[in-house]
Amino acid sequence: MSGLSTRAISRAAVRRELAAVALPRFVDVGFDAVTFEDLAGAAGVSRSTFLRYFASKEDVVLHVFDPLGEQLAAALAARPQAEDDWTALRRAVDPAVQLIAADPEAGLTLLRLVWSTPALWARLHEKHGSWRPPLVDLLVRRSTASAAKAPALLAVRTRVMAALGCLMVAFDAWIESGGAQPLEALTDDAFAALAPSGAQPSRR
Amino acid sequence: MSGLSTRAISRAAVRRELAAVALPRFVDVGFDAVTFEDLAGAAGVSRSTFLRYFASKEDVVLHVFDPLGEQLAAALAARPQAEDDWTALRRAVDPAVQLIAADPEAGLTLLRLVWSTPALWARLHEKHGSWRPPLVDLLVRRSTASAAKAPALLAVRTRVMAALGCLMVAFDAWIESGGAQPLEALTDDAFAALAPSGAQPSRR
DNA sequence: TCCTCATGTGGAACTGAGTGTCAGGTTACG
DNA sequence: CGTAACCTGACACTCAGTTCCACATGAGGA
Repeated sequence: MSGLSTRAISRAAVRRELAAVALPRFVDVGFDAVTFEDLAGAAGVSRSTFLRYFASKEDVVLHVFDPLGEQLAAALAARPQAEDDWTALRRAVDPAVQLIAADPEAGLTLLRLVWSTPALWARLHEKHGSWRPPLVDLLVRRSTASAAKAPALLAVRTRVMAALGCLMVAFDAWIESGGAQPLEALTDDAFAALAPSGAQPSRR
Repeated sequence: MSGLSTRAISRAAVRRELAAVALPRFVDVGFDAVTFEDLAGAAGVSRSTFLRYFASKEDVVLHVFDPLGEQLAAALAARPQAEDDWTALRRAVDPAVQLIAADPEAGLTLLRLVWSTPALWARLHEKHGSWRPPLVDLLVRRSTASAAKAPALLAVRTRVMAALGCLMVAFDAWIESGGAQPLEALTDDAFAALAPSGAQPSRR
């Protein structure tokens, strides 16, 4: 049958439902002021059950970013070997841009919440930390495959770090513009500000 | 009379002492496994008192980074206006490098602890978030003062973000080398990997 | 159809972080 | 020397997160 058991499907659906109930509360009352008891009551389940679906209060908000680690790596792996690192990284970050830009209304609410809550902002950066090593590995493998000069590991790490930094700056500017500026363009601009000279950013 | 009251001096001294007692415990037992009760007992004060000196457990470790926000801004402000942004940022980051490199033994222990504890790592990045805006302001003011073309705000933000990213990557590599490589050189290398002018980031 | 076993649920008890308050002691300073 | 500011330890409290248990439920096999 399918790789996903009916249990797993049900679990994912409940998760989504609980998060959907919780988000407006966080936005209205403030993340820190909301307790698990509130959330459980609003969702019609017990505190125990709510806690069984999310490892922490931050997770209720940030679980939507979880698949991004693998998605960024997959997007990077899909880029042609000939492409320069910086352009490849720009494209690797597309799933993250898409995740938000696909539903700008919801995305703006979510990012505003995360950006205005230190605990959430910090946890998001914790996730970044786990996204980086796979991206570095992919770039290193790429460059050692193509016989030419192998760039220093430190340089690759720096570029990966910078790429995620560009993404954050773009989010930052997008929130500030109230979603008026297209997120893709802001991301392009951020990457362009650090582009190695002469490299022409290629459109998708 | 003096800008610092004797109370303030005493308070700072006690803070240092309590942190000095706490750090080895964190390293030996693990940050999460240590409780405020442990720490208070080891330091010979009550839990109440210990908690009055630190806002959170993370703060016991990270309070050493607190002055850095102003120090980075001051270092940047001290750079000549003619200097390009990227070089100025490299120099602005020197106080952070010095803070660690001044006592490599202690610095290595501290960074290892922070890097191996997600909660600490996340909180450190939370601090970065507050360091960035002043640096951006300074760079913007500088470039509007010199009559030439004013770079886009987004570009400035991106470069500031990238500069702090470089610092983190350098710390990362320094920890990995066990403190063998000089931290200043690693920082130089990280900045070089993103240097704007045609210099290809790949070194050999 | 009925059994049973794995899983979901609610409830209770527990640890530990962090906050607030209070009484009593100590220190700075006029 | 007196007093006002501050420091301290003790206690009570809220809430996040963990663990354990008893019970309900639903899916699949006999």
